[in-house]
Amino acid sequence: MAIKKLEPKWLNPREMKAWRSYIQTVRRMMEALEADLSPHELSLPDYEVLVLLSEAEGRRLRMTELAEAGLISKSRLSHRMKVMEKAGWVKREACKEDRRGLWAVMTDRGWKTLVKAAPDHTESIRNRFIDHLTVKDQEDMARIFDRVHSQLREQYLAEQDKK
Amino acid sequence: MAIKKLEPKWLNPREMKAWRSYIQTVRRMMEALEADLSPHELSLPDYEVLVLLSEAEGRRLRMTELAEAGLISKSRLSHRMKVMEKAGWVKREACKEDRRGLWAVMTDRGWKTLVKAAPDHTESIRNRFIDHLTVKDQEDMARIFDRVHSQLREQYLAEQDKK
DNA sequence: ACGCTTTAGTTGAAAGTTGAACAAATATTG
DNA sequence: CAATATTTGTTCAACTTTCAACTAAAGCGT
Repeated sequence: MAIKKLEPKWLNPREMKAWRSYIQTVRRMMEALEADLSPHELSLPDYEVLVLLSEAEGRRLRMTELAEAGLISKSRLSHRMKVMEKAGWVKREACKEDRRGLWAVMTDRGWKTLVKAAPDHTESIRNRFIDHLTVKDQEDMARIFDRVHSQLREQYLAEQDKK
Repeated sequence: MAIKKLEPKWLNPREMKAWRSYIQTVRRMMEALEADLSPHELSLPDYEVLVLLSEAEGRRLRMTELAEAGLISKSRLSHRMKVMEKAGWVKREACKEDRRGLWAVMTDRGWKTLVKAAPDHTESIRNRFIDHLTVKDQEDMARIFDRVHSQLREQYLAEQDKK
């Protein structure tokens, strides 16, 4: 890969502009979404957990599945679940098929909380992001980020193999 | 704003696709960037602090300026600075013009750490993101996110005024 | 069936973050 | 110029996240 040495080491102005614009906006937007959600007493990660459970068969997922789908560590999920269980949104049930395992199950109360928060959150996503994109922007975004995403996955797998 | 009621409440498939693609990729990418930086014993926020100081006049900024530029709270910066000071990358100096204040100053050691990490980090940004964008993608991204960013700022200011 | 390895999930301690309360210095206003 | 309000940065306590160690149950190879 001798050619790699010839690639420019630094970002050129156009690249830097895209990068900075991107990275700053991400953070601001996430903060805004968090703030919009806070009246519902939900954090973004907790909301995400509820969404994943709500979409699952029987509104339940194994802990590991949930952690992977939510892109959080098992340890973190375990701690979070304790808090969310106390809040009454979820409960944990023994798993008969695999007695090491547990089902994370969404309660009715959790469902109601989600249903109540969802329209506001959707509105928030619109206000803070999507409404500022044209249809073409949306298509461009999906295309670009799908590509980046699949690249990241490939890189991840390649890095795993090396180990 | 009666018209607002007529807006669709839910995201349509194209919008949902753009949103999910975006949000998942953001998180994966940040994780990858963090991991790429970790051999330098730097976290992304700490790297950002060093970059901001490195670009500042005299490699120094007031704590509040630094917190605002880095999009972190003063409290968090205060805690971080204690750690970074212990690592020898920065120091805090009394401010003569305003005796309440402090200068966050980058040390030579901090500069060396940054200079050593920067090429790898740049390479990382390329590998994980920019190289997967065409020039046109880059321009689109900058345009889109500049727009979203300015909207967020406007919204932020409007919300402040209400209070 | 026997060890050995892997997988599922939890735990506890350390580190990081948040938000409110605070002290000190400066700015503003009557 | 005194009283009040604001700004600067830190600190404490509560909470969250990470990392490594751990238990228990499967799985696997012989």
